[in-house]
Amino acid sequence: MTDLDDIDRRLVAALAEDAAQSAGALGRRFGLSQPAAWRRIRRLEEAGVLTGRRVDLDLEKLGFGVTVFLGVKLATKGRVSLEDFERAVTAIPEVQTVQHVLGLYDYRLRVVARDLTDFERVLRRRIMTLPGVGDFEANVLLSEERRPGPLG
Amino acid sequence: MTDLDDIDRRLVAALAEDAAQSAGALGRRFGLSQPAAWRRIRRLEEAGVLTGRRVDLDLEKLGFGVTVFLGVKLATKGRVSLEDFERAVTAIPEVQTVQHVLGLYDYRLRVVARDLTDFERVLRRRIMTLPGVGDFEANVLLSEERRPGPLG
DNA sequence: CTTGAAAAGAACTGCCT
DNA sequence: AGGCAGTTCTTTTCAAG
Repeated sequence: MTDLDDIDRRLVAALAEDAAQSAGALGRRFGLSQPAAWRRIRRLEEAGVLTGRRVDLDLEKLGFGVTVFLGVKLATKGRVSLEDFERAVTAIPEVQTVQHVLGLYDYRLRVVARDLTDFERVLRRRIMTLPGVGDFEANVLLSEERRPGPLG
Repeated sequence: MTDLDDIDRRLVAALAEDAAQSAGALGRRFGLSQPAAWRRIRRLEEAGVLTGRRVDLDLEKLGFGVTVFLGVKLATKGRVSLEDFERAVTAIPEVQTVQHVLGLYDYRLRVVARDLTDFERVLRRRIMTLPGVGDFEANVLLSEERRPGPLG
């Protein structure tokens, strides 16, 4: 864990909420000049605390109306199985996120599709043919709310 | 779904990868002038396709070494139960994401904690005391990989 | 749609406390 | 570490084709 003071934490929380804020505006909010705020943000990037900037998308407006979470249990475990599975699953374009987890399932996948018909195609032709897949379980996303988290 | 051409889709994909790219640089990549690329990005924001800009954080470097996914099944369902649960769960600072889903569970939560001891505290004092919680299931995150998705 | 220009603002640098 | 002043770059708006 990196050594951060209170202002650093507040900068991180503010940028996690909205990364379009300028260093000058953030500086005014937290009692810093524009270069001081900018240098702190730069240090946070160099320290690897801030790892990149992304845009949030409305997937429905892009034609992807269905998001499904899949819990996947591998039939055969072991180093080779994990690597084979990960290599194959990351090649599926509809898979947005691959999470290696501990618990009832071995992997959690976030899968997007145009509609349920399209999702069935992905499931049958892509997911179920993955190497080493045993049991799996699906949850269809109805709505999602992101919260500031324990920083803000 | 909004009406987007091929260049719009490529701009969205590029910004989803790295939102720190300037309109001029994106324009050069896709054969547009700087103002043309800038206007397209602005239209995508106004159309609600791009909904905001966020920074990616290294939660470990911020002192949150544990991420757990919780599948929660409600004991009593109905409009009031859902609203009560959602109101209570969004008040827990450690809960980063609340997903209402269809399937074996009713909700999926992304929870962050400093360590497993801290997670146990959140689980026992915050999650298990939520109104209407029935069964639940936990997956501890080991590693996570995000992919460009079906746009890129 | 494009180019070119101009103004505003944000990012970045060097120097000083 | 912070602030000030100045420079460079991007963003933003405009005129015109």
